[in-house]
Amino acid sequence: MAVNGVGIRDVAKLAGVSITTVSHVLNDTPQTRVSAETRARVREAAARLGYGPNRAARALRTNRSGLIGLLSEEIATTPHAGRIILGAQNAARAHDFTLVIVNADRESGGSHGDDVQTLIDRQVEAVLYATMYHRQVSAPENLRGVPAVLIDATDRDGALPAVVPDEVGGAVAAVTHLVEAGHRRIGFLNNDDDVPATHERLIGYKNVLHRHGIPIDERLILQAPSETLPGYTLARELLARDDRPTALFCYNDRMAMGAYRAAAELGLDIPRDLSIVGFDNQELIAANLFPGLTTVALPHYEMGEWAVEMLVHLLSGDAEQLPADVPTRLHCPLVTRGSVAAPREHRKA
Amino acid sequence: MAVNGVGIRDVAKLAGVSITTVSHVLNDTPQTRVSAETRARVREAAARLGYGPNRAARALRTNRSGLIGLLSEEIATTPHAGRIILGAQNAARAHDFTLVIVNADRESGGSHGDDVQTLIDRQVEAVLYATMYHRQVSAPENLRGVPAVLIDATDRDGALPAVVPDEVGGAVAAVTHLVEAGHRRIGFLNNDDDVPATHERLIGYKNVLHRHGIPIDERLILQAPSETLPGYTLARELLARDDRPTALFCYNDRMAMGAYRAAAELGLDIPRDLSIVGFDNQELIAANLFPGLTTVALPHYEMGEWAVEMLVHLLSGDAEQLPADVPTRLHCPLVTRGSVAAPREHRKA
DNA sequence: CTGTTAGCGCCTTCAG
DNA sequence: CTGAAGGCGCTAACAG
Repeated sequence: MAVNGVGIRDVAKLAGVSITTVSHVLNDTPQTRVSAETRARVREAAARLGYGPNRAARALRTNRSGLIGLLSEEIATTPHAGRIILGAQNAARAHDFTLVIVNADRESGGSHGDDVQTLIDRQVEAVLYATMYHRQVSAPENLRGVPAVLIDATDRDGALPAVVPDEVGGAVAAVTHLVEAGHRRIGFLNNDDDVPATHERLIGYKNVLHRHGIPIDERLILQAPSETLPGYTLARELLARDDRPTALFCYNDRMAMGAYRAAAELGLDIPRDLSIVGFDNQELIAANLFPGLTTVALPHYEMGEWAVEMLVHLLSGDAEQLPADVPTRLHCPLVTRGSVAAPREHRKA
Repeated sequence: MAVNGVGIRDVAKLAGVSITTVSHVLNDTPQTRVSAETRARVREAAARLGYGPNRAARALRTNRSGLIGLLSEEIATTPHAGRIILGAQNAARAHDFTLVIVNADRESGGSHGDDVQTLIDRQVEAVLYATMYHRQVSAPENLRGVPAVLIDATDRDGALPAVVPDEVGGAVAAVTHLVEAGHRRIGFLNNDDDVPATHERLIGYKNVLHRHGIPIDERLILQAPSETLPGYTLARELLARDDRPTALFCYNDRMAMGAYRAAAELGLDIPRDLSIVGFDNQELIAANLFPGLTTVALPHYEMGEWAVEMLVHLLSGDAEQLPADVPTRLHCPLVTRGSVAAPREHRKA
């Protein structure tokens, strides 16, 4: 019997039909026309008894566990992983799948074959593989064996479907916002890691300037590790110049936080004397700075959601094997707070 | 057959024994002494074939799904939920349980009976119910039906086992740290919500002063919503006084962040002119402030871990029904960064 | 010490 | 349009 002690035969008995019929109506098996009246009786009986199918029995019979595994690196570091889980879980629930979570083991040296195996041993029907930040990975061998999609990562061999943030688009949104506010000298505090975001945000930045006929001044583009302190150092340097920029686009919110400090030390008021836009929308930082930081949000929720939608699509078979070699890019929306204003004419050199 | 096509009978055949024997050795059933030699043969055969049992079949037979459900409020807001998941998942994996996650539905008006039901429908053996911050809840009715433990929450009716942070102990650690650094005038920027943390951290604060023979000055204890801005306002007020405190204990890291700003505006150097200790250890804030914020960490990982340990204990039956009415309190360790130093003698009124 | 046997609850051909 | 029967892979009595 099922979870609460009521089995399919109880429903059958109460409805006065056979087990088969109950199964048919409850799964609305196609090609089986049960009289509308019987249908209703069965449904009602099931509801009255609080019947739910025994998932184990069903899984055994159909060979489908109803489980989707999510392998996530470093769930605990930022709220980002949480938003992926949230999106994935909601989508899974909508399709009557259950999400099981496994933390990617830090020890296992990069490729998480063992963790994938754990999931496979648990008989998940498909797996989601989420990284902590947007990058390229070599997916473990055994991932090829199950339907899988990468979240916030692309496969080095291009063999797996993937969903990533539209970094270029996000940067375009940020810088366009600044340009439309009237800024023409816009500094860019970029990351110095060789990751997709570094390159693509730079492309977005340049695109916008280009499009608006603003010459690109390489001296306004600085790079450093994407932390608060380097952000501070870079901002100090840039803002100390006579022809300092009137606005700063920062690689992420942490660097922006450093820029806030630099501005404060230099007696520059944000946004009156200096506008700043960040990236990542880390609530804890962005919402708690003075003034609130206007920034670009990463679509973690949406990526999680998209990924399981894709997976159930694949599992239901009604999707042709989609082209895995081109990752899906999801929009990064601008989140407006209080750190952007029109530039003031300030002292020229 | 199991996941990869190999079933127990394949193992039996390869090892030259019956499936019963295989089952016995693989589950090392007590009271069944199989010759050490046969044992080895079976193990080796299983390993060679990469055999793993079909969980669905096992679940059906044993009526145990091997699933533990985690119902978590607002997974996405802070990294805190992530750490609970991390702890819970690791413990679950260690006991060969699988963790399934469900987001507590915001809509369902407080009591998450529907979400619990979702988990029950999924046939979890037990459920973890985690709240977003330490508080008292009325657990949904249907939680009584399964083994369950509360994380970061206590049951209003005291009917469920619970694990929460040792708020008093955390506050004691924080304030003791300050006292030992030489401070005697220590302000407390407290929350003004009626939640356990508010009251218990205050108790800890007073305990320490008491123990060290420092008179309690109620004018040094201020309350406001536990956000950055109120923290700033309160700190401004307190620090503007002639007999201002030499140290501040803040209800949380967000309030501490506000205090940093106040100190900066007043030209007070941290930690030279003012020491600050926070609470929560929100990495994003604490590690990115200048100087790094010394704060108290909440034991989220440990609570998640403790909770599933408790659950598997309960499930294995070898635990007497533990006293549910006294929540387990886990230690909140101090995390030292750079915001505390010995007080300087400053101008007296 | 090891093998035989009987289901767990459900879905699914196949008959009626 | 509805019912009867078989079996998914595994475990747990019970024999031998």
